[in-house]
Amino acid sequence: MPELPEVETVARDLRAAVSGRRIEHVSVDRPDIVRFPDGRILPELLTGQRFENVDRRGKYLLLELDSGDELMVHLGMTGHLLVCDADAPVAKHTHIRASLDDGNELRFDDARRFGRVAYGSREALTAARVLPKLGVEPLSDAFSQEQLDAVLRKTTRTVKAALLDQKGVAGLGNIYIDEACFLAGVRPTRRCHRLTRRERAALLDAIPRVLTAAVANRGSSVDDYRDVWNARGSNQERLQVYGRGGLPCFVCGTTLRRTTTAGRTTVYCPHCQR
DNA sequence: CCCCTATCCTGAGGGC
DNA sequence: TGCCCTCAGGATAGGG
Repeated sequence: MPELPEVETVARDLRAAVSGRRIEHVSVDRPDIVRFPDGRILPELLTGQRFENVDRRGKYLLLELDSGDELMVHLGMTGHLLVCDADAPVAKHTHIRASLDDGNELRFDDARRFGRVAYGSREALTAARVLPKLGVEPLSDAFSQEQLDAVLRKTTRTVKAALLDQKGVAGLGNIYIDEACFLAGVRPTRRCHRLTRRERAALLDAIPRVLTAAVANRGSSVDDYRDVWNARGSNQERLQVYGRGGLPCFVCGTTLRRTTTAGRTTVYCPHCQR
């Protein structure tokens, strides 16, 4: 499932692939994928426009257009933004296609349709509540101990629940929360307000470390994540705990424990994480 | 405020 | 070979 590293990989690749390209023709097979405005008018809104920069906020992609409006894309669980030859065969779950002036096509594909697309100014996207208020970017300079403490200090909820909440820290999901907690030596099931200063400091250190490594590996293709070129990332080979419940810890050999916390499968090492 | 559950959705994998 | 069941989960809404 695409989290910050996967979305960042897509954003970087898109920046190189579509910046400066003009949109020639747009087709929308599934207008319900477009949450705002009515998906049926997306073609007339986009046609003729040129892509400029590509931004990422949390797990949201924001493709800037020369009108100043943006095409917002959230990949959900199984969404893909692909750049391919306009003549390439169209996959079963391709919902939106935009042909470009270089002979390529930008395609949005999503088997489970948890993904969403929206179009408008940043203000309009916010007002329409398709782009929610998001917390601090964990790979930015703003990600400080003060910021993280504000997310963790007072609440009684679990670390897992607090870090899944995109209003606190933006871009973390099930994979990288479990990975960061393992690196920090903190059980995801711990109550936030009971964490020590040392443990909060360990999380501050671990979160960007885990994310930076994953970006360097072009993301984790544990489900069916693919980059813009339909290629897999390699970070799944480096995951320490995610998807490894019942298997031995790479560090100490203890059997990794699998639980459900905040409605999500959670895996941790009962020996390394206390 | 916070938790849990249901909802959306398809494909993979297990059992028979 | 195929059918049914369960599970996976990001975001959001509604109930407790």
